[in-house]
Amino acid sequence: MALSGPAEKLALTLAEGGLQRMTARVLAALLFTDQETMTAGEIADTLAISSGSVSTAIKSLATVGLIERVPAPGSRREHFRLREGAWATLMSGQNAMIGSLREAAEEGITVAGAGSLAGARLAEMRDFYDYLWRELPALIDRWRDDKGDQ
Amino acid sequence: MALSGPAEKLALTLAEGGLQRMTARVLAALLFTDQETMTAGEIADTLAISSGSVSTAIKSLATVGLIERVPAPGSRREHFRLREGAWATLMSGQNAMIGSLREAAEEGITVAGAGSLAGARLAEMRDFYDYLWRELPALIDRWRDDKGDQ
DNA sequence: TGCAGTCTTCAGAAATCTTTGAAAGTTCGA
DNA sequence: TCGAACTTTCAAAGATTTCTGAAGACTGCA
Repeated sequence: MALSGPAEKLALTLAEGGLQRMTARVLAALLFTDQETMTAGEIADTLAISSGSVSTAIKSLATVGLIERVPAPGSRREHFRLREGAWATLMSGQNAMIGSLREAAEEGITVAGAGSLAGARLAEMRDFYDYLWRELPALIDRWRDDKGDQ
Repeated sequence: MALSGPAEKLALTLAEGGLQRMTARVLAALLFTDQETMTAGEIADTLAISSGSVSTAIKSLATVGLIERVPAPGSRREHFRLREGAWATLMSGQNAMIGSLREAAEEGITVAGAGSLAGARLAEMRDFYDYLWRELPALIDRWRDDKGDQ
């Protein structure tokens, strides 16, 4: 009932990537289960963590669109599953940070002056993140399209 | 002598992106200075942090290739500066994580079995990160090339 | 309306991560 | 080889983050 070694390892890697540890473990549980969906109680049992932690993790995963609640007729408990396209969603979240860095560089140029040494460094930074900001979403869209073609 | 508001803000954003806080501040100091290079002592003064913290931050920034030591004739102190292409380097670091996730998914498929529900989910994950693993470096190379053309 | 089952919230405990400061180490010039 | 000027290391203090557990809220049913 506990998570397998590879599942825990995957959770750890996701945690390095920025997710909270318990959030990452909940995601791993939903990824590795052989059921269609899991209830909060099942997740808590599998991971041996408190229901409070599960609740918090589910809330944050649902907010960013990685998992979804599944209507469960005949049960009062809520069922959850990994969402279609979750990984692309996770990557899009990274894109927000790229936008922040681009903006931070832009503000820096204003303060430092475009002609200064600092301004030149910041301009290089801004240009790079500007490029990613434009190209990364396009890259992800292309994956979605290719997948649709199959 | 302290960092400007935008500089601290940029440091904070970098910290969210995974850098330690002091490491991010050191990077911001080197980005915003109007000198060609800074010494460890200057960085410590600017940020009002201990020399130990500066040493640790410099070590980690140099290890991942974001900054470089600059030979300083006539001085025993070491000088540092942001490296050319630092931002592309930082992004390439992210790529390592994509590789880890791809590999974690692959291992998961082996354990769960390719035909299982879990195996199908893991295959979707693996395919996505495999795609990024191939395309992201190409995207970054394209930026390097375009920049060279100017 | 009352109840049983489930979920959420949140204060405090526990664990983890950061930073410091001082001692030890290194390097260069004489 | 010695000493001065820096740099690095690392144990411990301090700060921050994370998790739990229990109280309270919600939901659907009778």
